[in-house]
Amino acid sequence: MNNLTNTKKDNASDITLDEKDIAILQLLEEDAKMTIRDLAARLNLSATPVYERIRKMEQAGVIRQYAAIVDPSKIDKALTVLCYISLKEHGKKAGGKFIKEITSFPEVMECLNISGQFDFMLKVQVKDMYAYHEFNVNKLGELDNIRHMESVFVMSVIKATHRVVY
Amino acid sequence: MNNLTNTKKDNASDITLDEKDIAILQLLEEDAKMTIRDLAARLNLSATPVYERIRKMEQAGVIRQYAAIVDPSKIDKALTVLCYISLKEHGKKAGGKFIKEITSFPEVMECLNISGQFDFMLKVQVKDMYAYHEFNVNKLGELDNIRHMESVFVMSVIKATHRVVY
DNA sequence: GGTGAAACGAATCTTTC
DNA sequence: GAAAGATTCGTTTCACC
Repeated sequence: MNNLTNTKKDNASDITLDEKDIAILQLLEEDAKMTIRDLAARLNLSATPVYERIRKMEQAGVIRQYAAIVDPSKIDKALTVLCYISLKEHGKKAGGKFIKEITSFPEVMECLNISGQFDFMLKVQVKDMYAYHEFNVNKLGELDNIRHMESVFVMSVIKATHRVVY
Repeated sequence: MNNLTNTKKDNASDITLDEKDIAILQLLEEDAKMTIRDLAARLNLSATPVYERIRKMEQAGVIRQYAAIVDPSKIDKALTVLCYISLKEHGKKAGGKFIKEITSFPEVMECLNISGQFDFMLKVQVKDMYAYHEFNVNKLGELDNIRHMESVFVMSVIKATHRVVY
């Protein structure tokens, strides 16, 4: 199933991170609006090296982006569904077509190529069960390469973070 | 951020969002560093109303936080595992204990209470298979309320976004 | 590698209309 | 909604450790 996806393109330069870089990342993961001066004060550094470290990590792709995190329930997208899919054909062409279509759906927040009985796990964010049904019928139902599908519903979110640095 | 210490409307303040609010959210979800002036120019507004709308959405909890999104593979956390867990006891006390312990693990990025044969899905972000084994033995293995566990490995990430506004 | 200070343009935020 | 002002921030540059 490896031929379904491109092996990653490393156009960004590699970089070695020390403890101070890690500390900066941890703080920015929690609050990207923290100023360089605040970061410098917390790390007992001056502003210049902090600024340079951030710039390098941005350039190297360590920091992919700065994002506002929106609460789904506040914008009428309260239902999260995990949708497991296995394909009929796993060839490069058929798999690529599936990927292209799946990624174009805004309801699909995440699409992971996984081990086990299914090929993909989708995380779908919609308003309610009716909206998920519509998504299933009108979008997934239009795809011709799906062998099997299974929906797992998220009843409550115990933990959800973007932090990967620890 | 000053609005973390707001004096008014601390409770579940509901808010009605119009098309302009939605447009602001969509832009900030992609680039939180976009300036208020840029946003104003894009929406054919002046800076003041854009500033006020953002402030209100921050206060109402629509915008939960501003975060730097870090690439896991660049910080030596290249392996993602979905870990499915069912408990022995589902009582409030036993479940609460499990939740408290699970959320304290930094490797656990996500913990979802789900429908189906398992109770929880964990998204675990670690360095490699060895680190996952260590996590399994030393952390999950120490929990006494686990009936069954199953690991699904993420082979590649097709799509990963935090965008929920569309 | 780092400090500390200084400076400019641009941003945020408050006030007033 | 707009406009203007005060304040703070990001950014670059410098001499120096």
